[in-house]
Amino acid sequence: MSFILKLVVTLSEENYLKAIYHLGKQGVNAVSTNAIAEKMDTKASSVTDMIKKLAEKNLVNYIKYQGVSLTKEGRLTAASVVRKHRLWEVFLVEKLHFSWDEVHEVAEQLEHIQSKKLINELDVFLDYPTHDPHGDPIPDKDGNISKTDKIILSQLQVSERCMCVGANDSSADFLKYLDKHHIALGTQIQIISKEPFDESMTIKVGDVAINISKVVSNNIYVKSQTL
Amino acid sequence: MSFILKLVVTLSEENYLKAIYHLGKQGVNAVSTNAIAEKMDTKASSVTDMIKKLAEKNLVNYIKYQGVSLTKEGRLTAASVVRKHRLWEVFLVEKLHFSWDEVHEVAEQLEHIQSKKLINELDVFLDYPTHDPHGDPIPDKDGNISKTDKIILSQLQVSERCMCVGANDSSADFLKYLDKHHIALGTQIQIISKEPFDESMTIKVGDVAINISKVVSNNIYVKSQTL
DNA sequence: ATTAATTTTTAGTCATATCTAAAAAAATAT
DNA sequence: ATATTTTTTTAGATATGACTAAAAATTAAT
Repeated sequence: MSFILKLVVTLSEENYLKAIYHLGKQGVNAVSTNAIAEKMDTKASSVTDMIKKLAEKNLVNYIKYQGVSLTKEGRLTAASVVRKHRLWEVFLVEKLHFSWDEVHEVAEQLEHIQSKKLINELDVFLDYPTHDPHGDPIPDKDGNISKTDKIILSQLQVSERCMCVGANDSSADFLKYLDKHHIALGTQIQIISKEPFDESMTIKVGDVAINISKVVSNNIYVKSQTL
Repeated sequence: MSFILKLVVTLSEENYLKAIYHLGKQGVNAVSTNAIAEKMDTKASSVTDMIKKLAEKNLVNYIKYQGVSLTKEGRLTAASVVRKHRLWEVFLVEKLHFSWDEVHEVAEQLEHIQSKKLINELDVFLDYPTHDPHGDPIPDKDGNISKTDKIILSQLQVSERCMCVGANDSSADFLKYLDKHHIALGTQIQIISKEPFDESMTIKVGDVAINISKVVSNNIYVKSQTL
């Protein structure tokens, strides 16, 4: 007889796992206490406390003073939260008339609702979306994400064409900026010129040419349309 | 200049307000500490603690040893939670293939999501439903419950009499079912007994007693005949 | 009208998740 | 290599929301 206890993960723990998940993807293996504290807008001492609890539950690997990484189970839990977050974002935009800069706050709450059936049926209802309204991939039930060949707009050369597939910065300010200039998922963009001095670039969106700063071009994900 | 602070109500507080709201409707004005404790499956001492906090926030009227009642603001907050709960139940049943007995647990979580826009848009999306899948009325934005005298058959108690005034489900199958059992507009119905296990009920139609399922009693509108 | 039973409140604990301040370890600089 | 700075951890405190056990108030019973 085997006892499989459904591990109870609190809302707070889910948020920590999610933060570690996002930080861990940025290349590094072990995530530092300070990085987590900054991401979660809390204090390093609070992070240490929580990490110990997560380690106790076998959700993270933790060695004192050497940062943390997710265990297989921790990664799965985090991916599940991210999956829920992004599916809800799709729901809010496609069904409830939210704009892409309004969804984050609400999705932060909805991502913690516990119900396998709920999220599976939501997935069905939305017709199995692969990306959220910001272009970020939605992990599947097993936590796997489809590897897209998205690149950063600033990396393109003059005269190249591309299609917007996402935004790196998902702050309301940035998304509103994109809205204002009619840049959304699927928008066609062509590089007109690049200014070496400040690394700004002029791009054509529809029939309109606009100049965008390096900060902006660094935060727009595109798919190259090699014609 | 006036400072209007959006009162922060915690998840726990919302659940207490909801319990008091439901208990308060059952006739009595002041709700007892013990009644709340039983409803919430907690201890009376915990209830006293929480009631003090709610009184501090002007959400309940509280006199020691004399029970509590909701203030206007408390009632509005509670009604808002109930509204959210029931709208989500409609969503789960109508859009996500939940059955009526599966919705409660999930709606208990969803009712605490904070976003005015979310619930307003959900209301639009569901086409302004007036009742949840169990036949309970959905409070409007101001906390008012539609005072129609048509109620759903499943809400009646044993021995009550009523008259059929409509059908909620107007599918051919359902209407044929009603025909077969001689239920039509104006038909007199009396509740003989209710079965807690599957929530079916036995009713008397004319001189014939028949057993009808919850699905059926949920879809028959009646006008109570308080004799 | 007292006594007995019940209900409600108070007092003191506990667990969670946070914080500040101080100590310990690691990384960096001279 | 030692001193300085930064990072991380520990220790102790706080707020929330729950609990147990005992005291106080109310209600019911004789």
